[in-house]
Amino acid sequence: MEHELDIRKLRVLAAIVETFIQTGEPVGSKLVAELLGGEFSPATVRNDMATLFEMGLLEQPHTSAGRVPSHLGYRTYIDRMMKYKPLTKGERDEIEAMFNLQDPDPDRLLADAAQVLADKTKYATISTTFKPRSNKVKRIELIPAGGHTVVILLITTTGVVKSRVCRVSFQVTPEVIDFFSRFSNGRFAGMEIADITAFYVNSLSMSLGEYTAYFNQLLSAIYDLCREAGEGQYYSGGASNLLTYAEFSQIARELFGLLDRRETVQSLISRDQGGVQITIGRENSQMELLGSSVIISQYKIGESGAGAIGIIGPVRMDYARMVPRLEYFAATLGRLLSETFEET
Amino acid sequence: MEHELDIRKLRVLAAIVETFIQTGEPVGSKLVAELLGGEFSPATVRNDMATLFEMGLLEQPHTSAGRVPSHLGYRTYIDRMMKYKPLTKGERDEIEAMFNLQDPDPDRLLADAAQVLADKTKYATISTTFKPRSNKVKRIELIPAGGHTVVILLITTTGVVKSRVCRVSFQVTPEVIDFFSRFSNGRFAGMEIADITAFYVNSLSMSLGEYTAYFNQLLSAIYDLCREAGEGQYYSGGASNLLTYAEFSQIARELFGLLDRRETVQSLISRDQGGVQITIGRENSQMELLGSSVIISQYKIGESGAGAIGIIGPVRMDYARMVPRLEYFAATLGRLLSETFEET
DNA sequence: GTTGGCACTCACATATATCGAGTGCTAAGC
DNA sequence: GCTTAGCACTCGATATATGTGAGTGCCAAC
Repeated sequence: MEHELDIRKLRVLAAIVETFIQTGEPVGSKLVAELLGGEFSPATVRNDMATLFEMGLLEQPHTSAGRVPSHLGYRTYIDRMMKYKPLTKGERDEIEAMFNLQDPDPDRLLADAAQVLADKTKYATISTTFKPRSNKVKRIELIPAGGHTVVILLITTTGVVKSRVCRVSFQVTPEVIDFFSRFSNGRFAGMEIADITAFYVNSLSMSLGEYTAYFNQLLSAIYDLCREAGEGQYYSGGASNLLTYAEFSQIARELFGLLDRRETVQSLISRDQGGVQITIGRENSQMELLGSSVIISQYKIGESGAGAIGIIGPVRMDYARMVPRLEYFAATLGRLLSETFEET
Repeated sequence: MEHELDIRKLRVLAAIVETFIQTGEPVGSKLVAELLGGEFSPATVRNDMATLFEMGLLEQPHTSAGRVPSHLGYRTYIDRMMKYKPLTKGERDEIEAMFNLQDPDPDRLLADAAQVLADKTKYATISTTFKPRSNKVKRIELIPAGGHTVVILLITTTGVVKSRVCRVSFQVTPEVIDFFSRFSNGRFAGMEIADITAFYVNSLSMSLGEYTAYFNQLLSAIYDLCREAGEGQYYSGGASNLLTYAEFSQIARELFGLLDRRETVQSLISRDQGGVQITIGRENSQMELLGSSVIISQYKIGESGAGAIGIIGPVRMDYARMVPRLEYFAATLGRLLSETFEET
């Protein structure tokens, strides 16, 4: 009962996958025979298709329709037969050009990257940074912005900058700002972000004695900023592109919800697996993605993986095109970020 | 050929609108007669419905179906018959509670407001601030964040704070930061944001003579920040909620695109018209919104209109519920923002 | 001006027939 | 033993016919 995948069967599979990716219609034996250059008759192809079907690589929507690749069929095709379609010079230039127009602020660069990639690919995209293994408070700046308003700026050792406007109950004067600036830098600078717990901040607040009430808003704002800086960044773009694909009209809502949940999306990304990672339909652990494929490419800042950018689309996706393009995109993004971050 | 809208006809219209809003099904004469308390027979109602139809207030999907309000029918209902459904104490508390959990940073508050409102109403939402009539640079702060990285902070007289990370080609030292800080504050502080043109920034750059190349990145970052601060803020939320409504499945993509275009959305909002503004279907100038209704409520900071928050949903929306709730929501938002902004 | 009566309309649902792309299988050919 | 031609069969898609009922429009009576 064991079947072997000889070359011809793999070619049949490849022909079916590639045709189906393009047309979305079940593929019949006659067409496959033609695609194979007429070397074999449709009947032969039918025999092979029957074998591939028994092996679980093909599915038939109904008895008298052509065959459609199963998710396992895509996987086999990708692992054993797929030829990447290399980028043309024009495409490379196009990707570079997109970035050139973008903002050099790293935070925005990442947000723009998701957007630009979505516009180009017409799929939904995500971009994230990894949660850094070590991330310490470098400095806290307080900038008076009004009689009762202070801007707090948190700078971490990984180069993340977070700010927020904070209203305080006291009159803002250089003296009080100076005092609190010394105080907070004294207590926070050099600390691991992860160690700045609500408990710790609370105990600091207590230690201020009679001034506790004054500085509570500021301390709690610092705490919030640490939470923000501690998590990786996350952006998504082009969700509405998915509406183009009929297969999504039913679960679009769920999928959109998924894209809004950073933790869920970040769990998609295996940090260990460098390079490009393709997850097809059922291979996804998230319910919402059972009918989708996810391609994720890590990017590096300097030598180490710093984050990932990916696209989410229908299982019927042109992997051979998308993979090298995403890879190039991630490499370009990494290069730009490296320029900002190196030796900071 | 001129018809008058007597009380009974208006009641018939109201019954049809209200029933249709709830059920989404065409409403027949028999049901309307019942809703009117059996005071009149279905035949009478049919006569009235025929009149309302001739006046363009009702439509019939096909000959033998019930009637459906036309967009003009909604308008007439809203203007002449609608009774607002007041908020219960519980609902008011609920809205307050949502805000209490939110971030007091005004920028985020507005973003969160769109999100929270979307979650509560299950419609798509937008929140914006008006482009201020006068908005001057209050101060520019430069904070060293690394050997070649500077954080630039722009604070305007309207309380808007924008920051960005900027990589520079020179080694960051206190002296050079101090120099550029004096320089930029000297040239920008007090200026109208609108007057900070690319041309002006360029001429400043020139005036730096041999240092032009050094500070170009910083100047161009300041220019970008001014552009950001000059436009009003804009956020949207809950776009995917629209997928719930069958009538949107076709144009969802266009609608999503619209929500991403800040200028288009801001053009929806008439600044002059305070309070609540309802735009029904064809009354909208945007193509994409021909099948949608938009309810927008302004909020005030102190005494003057500062921005608007609104919901976008199907024409078949429960206006009587939504309007007072949106109004209360906007008032609460305005109150919170006033707390942060007053006397700054 | 209002109402009961009644024929008429038309979307929707159900049943039936037809068509054809594509299969599975068998037997013949290399 | 692998390949191929031939052919009956399957089954979704499409088209056509028929029935049902909610709701209308209109007329004559009140």
